[in-house]
Amino acid sequence: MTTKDRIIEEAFKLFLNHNYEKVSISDLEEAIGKTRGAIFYFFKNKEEIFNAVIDTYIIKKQDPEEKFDFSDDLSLEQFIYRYVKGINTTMSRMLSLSVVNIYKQYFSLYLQASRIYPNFSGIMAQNSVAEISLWKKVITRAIETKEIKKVDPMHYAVLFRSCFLGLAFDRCLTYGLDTEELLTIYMDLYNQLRLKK
Amino acid sequence: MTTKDRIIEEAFKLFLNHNYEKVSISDLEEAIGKTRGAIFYFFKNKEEIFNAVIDTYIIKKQDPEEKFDFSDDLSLEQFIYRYVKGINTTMSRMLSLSVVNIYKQYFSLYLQASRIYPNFSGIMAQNSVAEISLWKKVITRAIETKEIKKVDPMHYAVLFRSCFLGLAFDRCLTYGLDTEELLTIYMDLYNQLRLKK
DNA sequence: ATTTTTACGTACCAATCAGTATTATTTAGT
DNA sequence: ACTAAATAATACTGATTGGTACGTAAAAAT
Repeated sequence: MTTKDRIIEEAFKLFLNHNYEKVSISDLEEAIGKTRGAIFYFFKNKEEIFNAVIDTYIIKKQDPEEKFDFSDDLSLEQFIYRYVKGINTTMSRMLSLSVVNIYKQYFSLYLQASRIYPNFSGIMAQNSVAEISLWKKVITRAIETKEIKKVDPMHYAVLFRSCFLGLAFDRCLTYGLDTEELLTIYMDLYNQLRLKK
Repeated sequence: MTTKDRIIEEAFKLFLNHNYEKVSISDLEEAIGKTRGAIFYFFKNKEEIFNAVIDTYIIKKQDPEEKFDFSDDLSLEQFIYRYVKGINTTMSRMLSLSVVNIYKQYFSLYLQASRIYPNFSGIMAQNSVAEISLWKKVITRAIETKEIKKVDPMHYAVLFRSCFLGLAFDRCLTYGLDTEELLTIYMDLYNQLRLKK
């Protein structure tokens, strides 16, 4: 791992745990085990470091496996399981970076980014639309295949996504997200929509 | 309005728009039109100012009208309308303080508080439980009166609340919350649960 | 072998920070 | 009118901030 990558990774951990202003170059020096000479050789200022963190850990981490894992012929039920599983995977990956209470820190980072990273809102809007479209597609198919009742796919797409986001935010301020709870709620909702054969 | 209250109000606006560390005492001096002499006469340090803001604008603003407005004999449908109306009221009240993109700033403030205010998580947990209980109560009653199908009240309570929170968070990073959209989604869900007579 | 580039370390700077000590002014009580 | 308390302004401090200038050692290029 190059020095530049180390800087980004350590800066990421620092920015997850503290506000942008709170993280000092001195903190970062200590974290990477090198001095400012190294830091300002690779980045022209603090803001550039922050933006590199957002690029690496938020912007570029949008589609990869997750959306490719969801093939076209998934039932809504299968999709729900995979979706929750995907959340679990993300959580484990973060835990390996010794990040605790992931969602709280991630929400925090998002809000920091919305103040610093250029056009972050626009990028997040795309991300949001993309994920909702995915849900919509799956729901639409589930209606066509008579897996579930005829409902407004768009509204339920937003509902499914918002439920996850909201629960994550609520729990992040308290005890941390429990994906078992999320799955249970999804299944309750799903059973309500399901067509009995 | 006393000087102390002005300090809290102006600090509130500043903390809504900037991180804790970013807001300097000098900023606050300018905002209230007085000097540090006044500020440190009423508060012993910056942290105490912040905590006073959280006390005033988050902790104490939990039950007041909102929960008293929701009398015991509300149908779920009525409750949903009042709930969304309550959100609108809160939003208007904030707009009068010339606060834009309310939710984004409020979420940000919550996360700041979770790092600074003592036992903020515990207090938020109570808040969360209280609101979910309210939904649960209304849903339970709606089942008893045969307004809606028999579903798990707890799960749907969490669902209704999370949906709002999640939509607010998603939209706050993009274009701001649209309560019309929230209402539409709630109504879609409600109609799915409703018992046809 | 010499030069150039890459990759850092060191020492420093002006600006800004939260907070304090002291003084001045206004208000209230008598 | 006099006093005391409440309220605020002023001037300052030591610590910390992001950033720069410059030096240096190793690696790469010639």
